[in-house]
Amino acid sequence: MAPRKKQAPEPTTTSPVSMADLARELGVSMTTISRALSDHHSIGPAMKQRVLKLAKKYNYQPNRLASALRKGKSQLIGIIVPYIEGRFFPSVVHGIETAASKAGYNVIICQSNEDVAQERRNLEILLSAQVAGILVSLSRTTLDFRHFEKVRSRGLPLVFFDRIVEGDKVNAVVLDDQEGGYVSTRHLLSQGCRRIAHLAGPQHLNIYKNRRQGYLDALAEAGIPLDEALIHYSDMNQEQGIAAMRELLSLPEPPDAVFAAGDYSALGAMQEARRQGLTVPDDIAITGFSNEAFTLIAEPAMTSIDQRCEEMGQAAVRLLLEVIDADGAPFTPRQVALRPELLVRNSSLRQPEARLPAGKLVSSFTP
Amino acid sequence: MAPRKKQAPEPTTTSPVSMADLARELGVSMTTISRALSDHHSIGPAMKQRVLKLAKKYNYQPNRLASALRKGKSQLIGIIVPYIEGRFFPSVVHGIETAASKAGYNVIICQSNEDVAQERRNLEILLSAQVAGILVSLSRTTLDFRHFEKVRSRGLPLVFFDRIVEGDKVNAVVLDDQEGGYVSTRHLLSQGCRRIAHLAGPQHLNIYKNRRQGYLDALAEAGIPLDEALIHYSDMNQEQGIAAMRELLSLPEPPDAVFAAGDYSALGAMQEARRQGLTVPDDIAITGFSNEAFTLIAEPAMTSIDQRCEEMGQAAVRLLLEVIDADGAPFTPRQVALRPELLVRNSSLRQPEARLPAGKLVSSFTP
DNA sequence: TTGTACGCGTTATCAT
DNA sequence: ATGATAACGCGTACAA
Repeated sequence: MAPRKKQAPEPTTTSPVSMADLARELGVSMTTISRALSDHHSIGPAMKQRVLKLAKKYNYQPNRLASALRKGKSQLIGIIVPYIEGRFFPSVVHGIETAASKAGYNVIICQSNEDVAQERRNLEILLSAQVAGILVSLSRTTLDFRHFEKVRSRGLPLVFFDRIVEGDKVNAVVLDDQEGGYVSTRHLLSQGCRRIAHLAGPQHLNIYKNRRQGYLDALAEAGIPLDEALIHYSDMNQEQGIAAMRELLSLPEPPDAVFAAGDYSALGAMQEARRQGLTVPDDIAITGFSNEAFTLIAEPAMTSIDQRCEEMGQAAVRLLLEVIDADGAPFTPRQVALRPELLVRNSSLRQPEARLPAGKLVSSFTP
Repeated sequence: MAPRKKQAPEPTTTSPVSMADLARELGVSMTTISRALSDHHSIGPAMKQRVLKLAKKYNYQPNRLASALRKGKSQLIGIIVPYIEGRFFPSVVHGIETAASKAGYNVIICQSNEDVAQERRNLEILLSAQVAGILVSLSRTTLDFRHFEKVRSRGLPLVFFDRIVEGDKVNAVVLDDQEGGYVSTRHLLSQGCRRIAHLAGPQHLNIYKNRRQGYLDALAEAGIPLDEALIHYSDMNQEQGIAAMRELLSLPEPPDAVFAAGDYSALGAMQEARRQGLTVPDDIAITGFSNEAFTLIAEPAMTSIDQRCEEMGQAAVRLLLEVIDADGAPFTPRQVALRPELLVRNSSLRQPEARLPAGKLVSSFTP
């Protein structure tokens, strides 16, 4: 038997009231109740009021499970992210949840922990939860994408964000990382830097590949030949930034600037440079990527790229809702690229007179 | 009609296979399928294998909606947090999701945006989604708690974390904030500070009330009379930290230390102190609360309290699962207090020889 | 405008 | 060990 107890109600707990209960009380059919509640057109205004009033009185809550089962679609959106840490993903999730709930959807969230296997499991779970659509940012270890075929074959709306499957066959929202790499590097060039190093991330991830490409574009445009020795590949954490800077500074011709594809590695690099007695930005200018909270606190404040985290979440939801609302009708996949914003701070400003006084506000965020 | 199409299958999309499909194919009843899949005892091992094999072949996914509807409980846990930003809540959510998925639950997340009305709406939504239990951290504007009575009356497991309803009638997991305030203040006293100011948050929130109480306890213990002029109340953001420090420094007898109940306000305070030419910690020692990422980057690195975010998420899930597994049996509410960890850094170390070199690692976190 | 009846996919109960 | 059947709560085609 189901756990609900009608004949033997317990004193402490109350069972939720169903449409059938309302129907019985009003002496009408469930259909009428259903219509009144869902604002159907063929329902008398008088009856509608009676139903709504009773529903309010009993604090009727529709059972979304039953509704979803009947309709074959829930009001849930599934998210798969590598993790919920740092600045980026929480902010995107924030944006997603805000936009989704505004549209009447709720959000069920899964972490892949950068593990394809878990990403696959999460996908299965979301499928079996009958979500209305799925938003995914790929795990670092996702190199083959067959598991997403199952989603496609179910006809389930799917939108990638940030870490995406490349190509025009999928819906995707990204920051224009190439543009980000490009403007960062252009900025360093404008400061008079000529030997610009690059701390690059794993190249199978679109974000790092594109940031590097933007860097290359800017160098090419400036007529500066590429020196592969100036590009250092790593997983982009702080330790690796330190190691990278150590290597770069031991080159016969050390760089006069570093464009790091991530703030943490930029921070490590900056710390190592200063530890070796160099002045940032005079001896070596540094820029990061992501606009982590600490970039404003760093000494000197670190130039970085804002990733429009919340906008990305909003845009992803908007796109997903479009696909959902198309309801199976042929939908041409779309790729959205958000414009990055270069935030110039002291770590890359060669002209002292242009620099800002230290101690600016981190943000207006109230924790 | 439901959107599933069996008689007119579309070429591009495949409908999920149900237990009925498997039953038909094997020429057995759905009951048998159900038993095989749910590892029931009365099922022949041979039959069980046949079913499992077929299920694998067709990649059968149970419809969790249907299962939940039948059983009256889903495998979903609802979370309500004020927002998903900063360091604390994302980390707790991270801990919650990790622990929950390990136990076979998924997590649906809602933000109240510090708004009671939205908190109430979220609660209704989670109820109507038939979640198995709810985890809540109260909004800042939640002063009356009647909406949680509905949850209790439904017999739905409920656990508060961090921002809780006080008392022994509820399940709750918190950091021992009072202890945090106490050890912070004791530490400042041990550094020789005697006029210790306190940047306090809204006192209707247990966390801020308790941090303040710990501060008072430590002062009383040290025989230092309370000076209300040294306690500054605000919403604890950076601007307010700046304003607070400005006020404090204009006192006839300015403080020689500040215990801030939040890192952001501590940061503002520190910046303002330095702007006015004071040296931290020599002229004024400062400690914060939360161990935000930037505390290690700040100049000087900021002493703070680690809030055990992930442990809190884990503990909340553990407690919630206990209540869920009690399955309606009388469960005596429990309150869990996590031990805070004081992280002593240069912003409060009066003896120069004890200080650490600058440029320590932020964390081993790889973004 | 309102009611009847069935089905969504799963599981619990009862019978065999 | 297996099967038949009803029920969870809601939505809709169809009849009235």
